Parts: sequence; structure tokens; C-alpha cells
Amino acid sequence: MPRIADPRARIDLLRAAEAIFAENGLAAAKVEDITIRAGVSKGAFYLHFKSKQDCFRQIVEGVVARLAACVEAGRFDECAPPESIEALFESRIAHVVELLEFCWQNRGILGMILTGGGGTPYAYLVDAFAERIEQQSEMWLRRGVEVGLYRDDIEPAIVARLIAGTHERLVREIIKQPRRPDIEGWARQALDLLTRGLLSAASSAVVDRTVTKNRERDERPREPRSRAKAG
Amino acid sequence: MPRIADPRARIDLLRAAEAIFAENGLAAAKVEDITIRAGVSKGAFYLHFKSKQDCFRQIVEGVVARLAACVEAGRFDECAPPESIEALFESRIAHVVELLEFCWQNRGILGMILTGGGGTPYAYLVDAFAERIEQQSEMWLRRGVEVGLYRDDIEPAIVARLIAGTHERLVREIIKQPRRPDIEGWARQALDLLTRGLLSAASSAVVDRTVTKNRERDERPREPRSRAKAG
DNA sequence: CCCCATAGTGACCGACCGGTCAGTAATGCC
DNA sequence: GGCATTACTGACCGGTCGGTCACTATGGGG
Repeated sequence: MPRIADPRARIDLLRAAEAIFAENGLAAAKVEDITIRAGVSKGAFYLHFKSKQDCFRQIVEGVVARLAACVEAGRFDECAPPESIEALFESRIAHVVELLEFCWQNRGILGMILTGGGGTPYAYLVDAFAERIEQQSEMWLRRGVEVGLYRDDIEPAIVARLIAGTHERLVREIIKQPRRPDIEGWARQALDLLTRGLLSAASSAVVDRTVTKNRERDERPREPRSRAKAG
Repeated sequence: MPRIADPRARIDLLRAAEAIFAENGLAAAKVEDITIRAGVSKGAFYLHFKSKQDCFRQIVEGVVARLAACVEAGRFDECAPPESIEALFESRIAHVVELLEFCWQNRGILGMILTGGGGTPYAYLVDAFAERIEQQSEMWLRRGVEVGLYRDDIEPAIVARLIAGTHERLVREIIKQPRRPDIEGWARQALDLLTRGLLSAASSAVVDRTVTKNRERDERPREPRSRAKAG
């Protein structure tokens, strides 16, 4: 069977397209710019993709699939029961950091999807995702209340929305940065703040110690002022 | 001076344009759709606006100016010193509710600016705004720490970003809703959660009582569970 | 009533760009 | 080499709008 297809053509096209789409959005991106960057002709583009939209869809679906895998890995029932509150806290941090790390790596195209730039018809994916995170958060919350980790006078549905919102916010912040930010630091501060508002009194004393300890380890020493000591 | 301009023409155009832009974004909006909706000809459009972009800019600037006025009204130095923590909390709530109310009223075009839909070149306005809110939050925080309202082991810069983020998040949530949401309820829950993580121990006891009292007033009574009692 | 300045009209222009297709190059099989 | 088949090229087509301009409508002043 004659004329072997250049095996790099498709990959080059996808890479070029991702860059161009990330820079201009779907509507403003020109097929010709993509093909020029990939070093192939316009016709070659249409050998690999049905249309410009089709190309964009393939890229987005790829990113979303990998992102979904990232999120799925942190589900409540995927984790072994933690030995302690500290361990729980650390495992949550690790999971969030992993997620944010992925987002940072793919910030170009993710930013385009999130900001909906250029008439992207995939904003619904973002919403579906937020929904998923929200449900996951709500499950965590209810479980946390059951075992006495969290205050039992919260409205899980509303607080779950806030938590999901904070996550989305972190993502938006991070992919906006021109330089790699201190992802773990940001995640810790966010989780810390959220957690302090949620923990039952008994739990919060323990976490106070943990967080203070971490802070002393991570930063230059400063006069510690724990909240629990004045209770 | 002959031929008086129809005084409604410009207003009709602006209204029509806002609707069309809100629905389609800048790039995908057609000037002809705007003029049809306004009931004038295409030529009339170009009597009032230099270009499609110019029209969009005028609309956006109008909204942003009113929004800025809303934010400015809540600045630290604009407020009389509150008589109590409860009064402070309530004044913050009132301010946030007013802001969110405005956003809800203008959700169409605001949504378009926020989601950057259709190649809107005004995403920088959103960022500038976030920056402003962030600085304002940071000033509040530092002041709050000084007077012993907040814990003094927080990083004002980072926490301010979180607070600003939560505000932006609230806005994004609210303008996304198909029906008018319980704006005040959402605002209270958000501020409550944030505040609990920030207050110094002495302050938090007071607020616990206030919030619990408000909750009893606002909702059906439920068994109160204050955090302070176990401290 | 005429003049003319300005408001308003809409057919038209032209740039732009997604998509096509006739043609060409590369490759394996005989 | 000839032939079939597939990869690839790029000039071109056609639709879509943003923007223009020759024209008409409308009103006040003399």
C-alpha cells in the first residue's frame, strides 16, 4: 500500500492546534496558522480532521479525560481510611496539588476552555466538572460530619458549592500566572482556611498543632499564635 | 438646525446591542442583528458608534463604572467605625449583597465579560477589578489583625487573594443561575465560613452567638451547636 | 416654498477565512 | 518501468459580515 503517511503530521497538527487555540480561542484561530505552524498544507489538515471544530473537540476531550482521571483518583471511596486527621489533611493536600499541577501543565488550553474564549462551545464541560467536584465535596462533608470531624450545623450543599468554588478559583488563579506559582503553598492556605471554618472544636485543636508545625517547617520561623490556646 | 435626531435611536441601539452582545459575545454578534432589534438601519448604527468594538466598549465601560461605584462604597475608610463586631459583620454583608444584586441585574453582559466569550478584549478589566477587591480585602485584613479582630498568624496577601476569589466566585455562581437565587443567604454562608477561619479566639465567641442568633431568626429553629462551647 | 444641514437608509464593497478539489509526489506491487 | 493507491499541496471558491456612501427623508430658517 503506497505512500506512507508522515507519522508526525497528525501529532504536529495537534500540537500546533493546541498552541493556536490556546492563544486565540476557537473562533479566532485560523486553520492556516495551525498548518503553517505544523509545517503542512491546509489540505493535510482536512485529512486528519473533519473540520476546525472537530480538531478543537479532539483536543478538549483529551485534556478533559486526563483531568477527569485526576479528579477520580481522589474520590472518597478510593482512599484507604486515614490513620489520623493529619494524615487526612495531608492526603487531601496531595490530591489537590496533583490536580493543580496538571492544570498548570495544561494551562494554555485549559485557560481557553475556562474563559470560554472565542466562542468555545465547551463551557458546559466546565459546569459539568464543577458539579462533579461539588458532589464529591458534599460527600466528604457529610461523611466528615458523621464522624464528628466537622461541625454539624453546616449546610453541606451550600458549603460544598463554596469548596468547589474555591477549587475552581485556585485553578483560575494558577493558570493565569506567568510564572510557576507555589502551588502547594496556595493549596495549603486555601484548605487551611476552609478547614478552620468547618472543623468541630475537638478536631480543630489537633489541626491547629499540625498547621502551625508545617508553617514553622516551611517558612522562616515566626512567633506562633495558635487559636486553640485561647479557647 | 434641521432634522432632529430621534432621541430614542441611541438608547434603543445600546439596549439592543447589550442584549445581542450578552447573547453572542463580541465577535459573534452581528451589527445587523443589533440594528434589526433596535428597529433602525445599519447606517444609523455607524452614526452613533465608530465601530462594533466601540459600541461594545461603551457598554462595558458603563457597566464597569457602575460596578466600581458599588465597590468603592464599601471601602474601609468610607465607613464609620462600627459599634460592634455584629455591626461590622452586618455592614459587610449588606455591602456584598448590594454588589451581588447589581451583578444579578446586569448578569447578561457581565457574564459575557467574565467568561470572555467571543473574543472579548476586556478580560483585563476583570483582572483589574479582582486586583482592586484584593487590595481592599488586604487592607481590611491588616486592619482587622491590628485591632485584634483576626488571627495574627495569617498571610494577608494570600488570604486576601482567597477572599477576593470567593467574591468573584460568588458573582460567577450568581449570574449563572436561571432564577434569582437567595443572594443574602449565599453571601452570609460565604462570609460566615471565611470569617470563622480568620477570627481571633476572642472575636469568634461573639460572632458565634450572632451567627447562631441570625440562623435561628432566618430559618426554622434547629438545635444550636456553637463551636465556642467546647473550646 | 425653497434651501440646506443633518438624520437615516440599505445596496453594495471587499477583506477574510473555512473548506474543496484538481493536480502532484511518494510508495509498494507487478 | 508502469501502474495503482494513497498522502499531500495550495490555488481557488463561496459565504459571511464589518463598514461605506450615494441617496432619500425631515425639519428649521429666510
